[in-house]
Amino acid sequence: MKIFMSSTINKIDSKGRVSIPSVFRSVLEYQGFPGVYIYPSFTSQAIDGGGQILIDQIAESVEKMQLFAEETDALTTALFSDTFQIPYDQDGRISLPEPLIVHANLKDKVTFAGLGQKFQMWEPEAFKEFKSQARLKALENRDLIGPSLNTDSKRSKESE
Amino acid sequence: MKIFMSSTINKIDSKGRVSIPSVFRSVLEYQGFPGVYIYPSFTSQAIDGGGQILIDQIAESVEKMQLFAEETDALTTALFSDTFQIPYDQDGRISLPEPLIVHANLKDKVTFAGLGQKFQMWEPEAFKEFKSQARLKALENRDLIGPSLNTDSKRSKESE
DNA sequence: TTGACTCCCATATAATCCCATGCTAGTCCA
DNA sequence: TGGACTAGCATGGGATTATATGGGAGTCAA
Repeated sequence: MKIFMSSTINKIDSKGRVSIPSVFRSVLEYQGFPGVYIYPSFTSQAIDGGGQILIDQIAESVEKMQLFAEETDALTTALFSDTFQIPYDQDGRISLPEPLIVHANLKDKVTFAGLGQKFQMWEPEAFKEFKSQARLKALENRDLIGPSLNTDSKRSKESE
Repeated sequence: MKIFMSSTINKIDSKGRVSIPSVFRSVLEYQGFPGVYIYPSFTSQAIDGGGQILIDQIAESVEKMQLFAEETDALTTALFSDTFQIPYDQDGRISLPEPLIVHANLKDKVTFAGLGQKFQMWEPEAFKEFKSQARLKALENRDLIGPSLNTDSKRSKESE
């Protein structure tokens, strides 16, 4: 499965365009739509983004909640009314909607950070801050995560 | 099952390329992707690496979590934003991302050390230091590991 | 007509391709 | 036993391609 990973800092040019990182584009195209779905993060001063799969998952998880019709409407409105579907041009660039620029406090650079099934766009300094916090939290919860965080020894059994 | 073992020192050339050791490549290709997934170790000044299996394990343990939880963003950021998926070229070489070079303090050589399901890349002097520590720890904890070490099996040999 | 957006092309830098070289370990054969 | 041949691997470097970015020109709608 292809997922979003790694992070890069790209420039927002004088026309307000920014390149979607090439490695992200290949994930998005693999999902079937050469563009992004982006919306303001609920919990951070960042932009959440993803491809077709992310949107499908969100829609699906709403359905599973088995709400009354009007509640579902309210929820989906809340989720999707701030969501933009933006195809990128042939050079792989989009121009960011003004409300999202404001929400993430973007200036002339933006960090694209892969989070697996989705990615985020951050003002670069704010992202550095968030990431160092995130690493600390992850270390505290290392036992939930599996082998990746635990560097050495106790599990170095081998099998044939 | 094929795993990463033994260690070698390879050179980082003037273009920043380094050869993935041949024995590691055969493990990686066996896992289905002719390339590596690498990220900064959470606990050492080293680069952790692995193949498809390692990344699948991580992705799987994350998928069980909730979609909009604030904690999930932090966790996936810690796990994926510093992880690079890098296919090697037909000569078996990759070029290392700058952030990882900095994290591991690499100059012009790098030690590849097999750790079973994953491997690490170290600045060679730092690795020597780390290894002597690791030996001590392993001796202290020999009873946790199982019978193989105590019966002095043929496969517990190591080169210096 | 103006402003926002897209299309198209140019360019610098970085990444990758492709081929050559040298080293090492193993093998074969006299 | 020793020497030459061979194959696989790591490495060096020139040539080519990909990527991010800048900017001119065209399109569309208000």
